[in-house]
Amino acid sequence: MDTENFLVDYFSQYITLSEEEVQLIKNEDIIRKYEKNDILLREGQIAKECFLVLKGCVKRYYLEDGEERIMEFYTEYDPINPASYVNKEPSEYYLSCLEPCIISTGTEERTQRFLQKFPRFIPIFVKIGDSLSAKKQMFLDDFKNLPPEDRYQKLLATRPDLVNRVPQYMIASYLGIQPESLSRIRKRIWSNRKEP
Amino acid sequence: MDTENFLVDYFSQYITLSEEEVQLIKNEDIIRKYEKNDILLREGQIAKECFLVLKGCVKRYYLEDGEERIMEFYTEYDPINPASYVNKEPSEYYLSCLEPCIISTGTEERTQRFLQKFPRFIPIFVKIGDSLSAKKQMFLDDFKNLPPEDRYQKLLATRPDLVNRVPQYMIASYLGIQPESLSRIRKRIWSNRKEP
DNA sequence: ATACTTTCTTAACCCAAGTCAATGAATAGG
DNA sequence: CCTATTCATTGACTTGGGTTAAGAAAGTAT
Repeated sequence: MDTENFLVDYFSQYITLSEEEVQLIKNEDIIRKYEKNDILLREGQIAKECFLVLKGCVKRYYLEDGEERIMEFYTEYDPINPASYVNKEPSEYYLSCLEPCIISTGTEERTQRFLQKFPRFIPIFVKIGDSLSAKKQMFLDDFKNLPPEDRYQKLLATRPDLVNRVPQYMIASYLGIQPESLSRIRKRIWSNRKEP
Repeated sequence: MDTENFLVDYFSQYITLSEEEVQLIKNEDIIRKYEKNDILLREGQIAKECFLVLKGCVKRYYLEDGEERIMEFYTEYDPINPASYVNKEPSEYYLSCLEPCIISTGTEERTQRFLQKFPRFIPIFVKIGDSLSAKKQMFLDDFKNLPPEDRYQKLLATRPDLVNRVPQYMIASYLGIQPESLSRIRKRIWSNRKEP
């Protein structure tokens, strides 16, 4: 199985790896496979691991009156850094697999050991963290300023894959609207495409 | 002038300070006064300082077609950690004073020097950062799940002071609605209070 | 005080999203 | 293969926010 190469590919996006580094990553890394609907983290649990999605799709959500409120979708090469993992506090969210997934899990000590050995990776880790927080901020900005239809259009433009692999009612929840509304929005967009 | 004591008060919330620490904070700290409408940070600038509001009110906003989109209000004892300060990248936002302000400004080297001398403050800094990020997340959750009226009700409940010191049209922008709508919401709330 | 600016409110109209209910389409399980 | 469930669409209706425009109220300056 060559699932180990996913992680090497991931880091290669940012940096050129030496042979030694490749070997260490292959040895150190723990890669697990999950079934659809497997739960990575439950509300109330304290996360002992962070994740990197190598293949598949994960949703982060919480329950309100038994309803799932979806906060985020993670797909290929998206890192997942649960607040619970960072703070050592009970998680406010669930993480569960929407598809069969291949996921690399990180622990604190392993990361620390890794960064100690290859300090040149530190700025990359920082950069990844920064860009995550910037993305969150942008999402909030859009949410405040764009009406539901524009939010959907933006999602279509920026993450077109999501719309094809995720059920619409989850997309609706993610966009903060009802499934019926999303259905009508799609219809509206479709008819405007034909005769402008 | 005893403005120096603001900062001592701030840390005392979290930890009991020794006399030496109090002295150091008083010596090290730079406290500045600002006029209403003074700008702490402009879009495009790289922030060289972070802030702690000791007195007054600061807004964070950006411009869209010349319109202010308000993202956050900072008041007494709110720390301001601009993304631009953390990442050394041009700021996406403005920071400006809504009132005459007394603000403590922090620089990287000063913070580092301070934490080196008093490492027991490190967990406090981390905790403050965590709680900031948690607050942001909660705000987004509410924004997605609550209609404008409920958002305003929640603001009334959690930050009642804001509504009294900040112009309504800014509150409206912060809540992602038009000033006219906020006006109607207030009217609606008012009349429901009278005859239930 | 007066004039001027800024801020807040009201009204009228439109339209998009929420809600409830029914029907179709797609999927999963046996 | 058929059935049962889940998911998506559509319709009728209500509601609440956006928009435009006007005017009232509050704050500033002269």
